[in-house]
Amino acid sequence: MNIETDWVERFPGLSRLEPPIKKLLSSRSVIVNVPNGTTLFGPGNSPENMLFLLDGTVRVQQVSETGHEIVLYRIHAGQSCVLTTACLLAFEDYAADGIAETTVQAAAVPRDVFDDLVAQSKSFRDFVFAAFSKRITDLFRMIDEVAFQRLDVRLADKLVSLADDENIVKTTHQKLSVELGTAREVVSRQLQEFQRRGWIEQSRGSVSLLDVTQLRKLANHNT
Amino acid sequence: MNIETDWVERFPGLSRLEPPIKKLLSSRSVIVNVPNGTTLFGPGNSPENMLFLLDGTVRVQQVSETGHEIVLYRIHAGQSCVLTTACLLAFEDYAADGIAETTVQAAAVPRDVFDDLVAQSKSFRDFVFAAFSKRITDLFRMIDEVAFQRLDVRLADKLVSLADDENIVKTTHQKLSVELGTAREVVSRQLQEFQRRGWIEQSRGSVSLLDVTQLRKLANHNT
DNA sequence: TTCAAATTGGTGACAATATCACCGTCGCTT
DNA sequence: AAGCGACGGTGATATTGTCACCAATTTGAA
Repeated sequence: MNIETDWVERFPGLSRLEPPIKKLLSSRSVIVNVPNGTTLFGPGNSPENMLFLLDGTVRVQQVSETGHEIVLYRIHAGQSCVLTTACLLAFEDYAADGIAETTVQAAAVPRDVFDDLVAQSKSFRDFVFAAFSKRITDLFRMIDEVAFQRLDVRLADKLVSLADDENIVKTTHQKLSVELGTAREVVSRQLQEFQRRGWIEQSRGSVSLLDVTQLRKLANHNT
Repeated sequence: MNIETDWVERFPGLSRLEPPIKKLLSSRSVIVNVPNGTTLFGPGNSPENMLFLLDGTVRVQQVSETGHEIVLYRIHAGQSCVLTTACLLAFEDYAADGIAETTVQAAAVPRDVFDDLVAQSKSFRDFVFAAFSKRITDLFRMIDEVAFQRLDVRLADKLVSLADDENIVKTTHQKLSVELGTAREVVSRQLQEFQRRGWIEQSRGSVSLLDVTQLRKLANHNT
């Protein structure tokens, strides 16, 4: 078996679909591989297909008229671009950019096939609406955090969630500020405070977490 | 003809549906009337039906663990609770409250009927996904505004959009602060500044807009 | 009716965050 | 080796949020 024909089986949420539906999905989809940094969709550039991410992550972010940027969410392996798809089906311009953060492997399903699937399969509808629901709940949480959560809490949370196996976050202050929708200077100062407390150690382009417990404690203070 | 049977014809976006679909909608829906202030759905209280608003408005807002509140969006006559519906279909708890801001008349469609409609009608699918798309685009815009827009700009915008025919906004400082996700004191001080400039006049429980042009100019500064 | 309680709005002090205008260092390219 | 751009640091100031109060008005119950 190769990936072209069996990806549906291995995709969480799709493996329970009716056999003919699975067949339709795998026969009408195309596996694509895109390099790190590719813009998969963006304003004035609505995607032709619905993507099911097989490997890698896609970062979805927004640029406002003021030039400020903010990361909205990420699509990980095993998830699909449902929000993208909604806008795709509604012929609306998508307001956000989707950028491959790694090399990305995905199954691309054309819009008419997506529409057929929604029409024909109750399981597929459930999958689509569940994915919607999850994203929307996340967006609500995000609005709450941006509006009401203190920055130290949000930064601690980001650091923990972006850390790799060795508790190192390979990113710049600038990029962290985009994650949180704030200014670089604010991130720099807050990181200095964390460093003063001995929770982290900084070097150019990376932050290493020395005391994940304390960071997590701050982050979960009101989670 | 009464409202029970012809609401579908008068509902924007639904009147172009295939006749049998319209019939299904009107025969399987129930017209409900709820008084002002009713909570239509909320956390741990997911709605049984999808609502099509025939008259009135529903305010959707969120309460965070910190006790802060923020208004997410409104559903007006001629619109439907699609986001609610997504969560309804996905069996997830809805994270936000929906509160009738006026007496509300709506057509309630049970979830299994909704599912049938999505399966059977391409037009209905287009309607649903278009509504999704619109809401999501609005949520993205909201995140941008909460994160990056100055408060005076946002307040001016809110005042203009909440004003009635006589350019009066009947609300309290407290409620305005919930609209913007900020604190009452901040709204009070900003309103004082607008009053100092002669743009508004305040009285207990209402704000009257004296110079809508100036307010709009401030609000649209970067719209 | 009368009084207590809740709602509404005002204020000052202070903390947190954003903005602006810089600066030096580092790494890369030419 | 020089120059350039990315990265991070800093101080000054503006904006927004928080806290602790206060007085005036309205509501509602005894």
